[in-house]
Amino acid sequence: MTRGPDKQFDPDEALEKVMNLFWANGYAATGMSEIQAELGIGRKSLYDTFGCKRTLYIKALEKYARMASARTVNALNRDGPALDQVAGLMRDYADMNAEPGSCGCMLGGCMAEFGDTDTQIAEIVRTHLGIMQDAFFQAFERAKQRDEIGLEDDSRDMARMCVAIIQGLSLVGRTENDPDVTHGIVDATIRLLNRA
Amino acid sequence: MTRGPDKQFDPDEALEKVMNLFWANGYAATGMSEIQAELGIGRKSLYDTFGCKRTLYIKALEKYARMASARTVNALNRDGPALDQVAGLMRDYADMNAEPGSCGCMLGGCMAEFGDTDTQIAEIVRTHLGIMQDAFFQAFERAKQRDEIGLEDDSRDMARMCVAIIQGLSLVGRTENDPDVTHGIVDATIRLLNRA
DNA sequence: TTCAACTTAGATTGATCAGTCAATGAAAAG
DNA sequence: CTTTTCATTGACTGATCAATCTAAGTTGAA
Repeated sequence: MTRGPDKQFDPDEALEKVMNLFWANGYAATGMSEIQAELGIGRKSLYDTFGCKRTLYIKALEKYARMASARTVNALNRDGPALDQVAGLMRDYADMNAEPGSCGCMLGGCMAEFGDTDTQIAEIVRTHLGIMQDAFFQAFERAKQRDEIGLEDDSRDMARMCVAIIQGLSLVGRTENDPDVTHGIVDATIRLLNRA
Repeated sequence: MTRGPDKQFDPDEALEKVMNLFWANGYAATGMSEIQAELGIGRKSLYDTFGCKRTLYIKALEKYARMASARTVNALNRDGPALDQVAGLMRDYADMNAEPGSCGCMLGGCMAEFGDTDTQIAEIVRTHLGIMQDAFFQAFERAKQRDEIGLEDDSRDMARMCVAIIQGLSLVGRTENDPDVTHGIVDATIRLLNRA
């Protein structure tokens, strides 16, 4: 049914490269020419495939957000000690964001750059932050059932706190490349959670 | 000794307006023309007074950072229950960042936009995050002396955690304008700290 | 072959960017 | 009054921005 030649590049591979550029440099500081050079394709192919800069950013953001929220859900929704899973996930974040050249969380960068000014973008961020928060919430509910923690703390608020801590350490780790900082943040958090 | 007419505008007032623009929109998304329009002065006056865009941003960032770190120090370095001071400061942050139109913490925005790519800017951020962290550290040390908390937790790591939580809630509050979110983050934190 | 559908590369457009350059105006020193 | 010094204005520069347009190439169906 389709006629004409196939694309000479893989749109999904290309989108991943675009994602990495926006992730590292943000929306405003990433130029379409830079993206074009990175992909090594023509200007028109770029626009025909992905639309304007904003829709391209949204596609890249959604790709990142799906990946990030899926990782959180997979790390937290398992059988076994729930609090250990929380600790493990947070230590992974501490490791990742301590590496020099790490560029934090793209959702965090997006919140910093757009806030709630773009309703569509804000909705994507809220959705995926919500998925992460729910994963933490269910982990804490499971921890209560397993008598890992007491019943007196609000699982929802603790989940909100964990999301904030992850965002905070991703942000701070971007400028402070000291592993002691990111791991210190997580160590303190885990110690307190183990006492809940 | 000086000759010629005085400036027709107050540079410090002007710098505060510039700070608010960079705070709200970030570095890349704020144009010199926008700044000029906000200040209502000529182009050359703008450049003669503040230099190029980057040095203007640095001056605005330093102004913000001095204000922010001073507030933290003033809120935490007092006599009386140390943990209550920590709680009070965090609740203030929760209030501020829940308001619609709030634009988070400029230091956070700066970290998100620059990371450690600009050494001078990164150094300013590290310095003032360090001042805040030290204020928390001393508050926790005081809390130990006053038997508000046990001695087994590391004050430095708890201080790092508090800075991360403030940055995280400022960031999340920028997109999620729900007071339940920012206050939930702080409530969970305070509950856990009171059990330390 | 023929042609329609599609992709490609690269020039180009108008807008906007940071930053500069005369030209003028105003106040203080001599 | 004259001169010096500084501040002011607004036009201007070259570069870069996102986005479009033109023209050529490629494939598969008819």
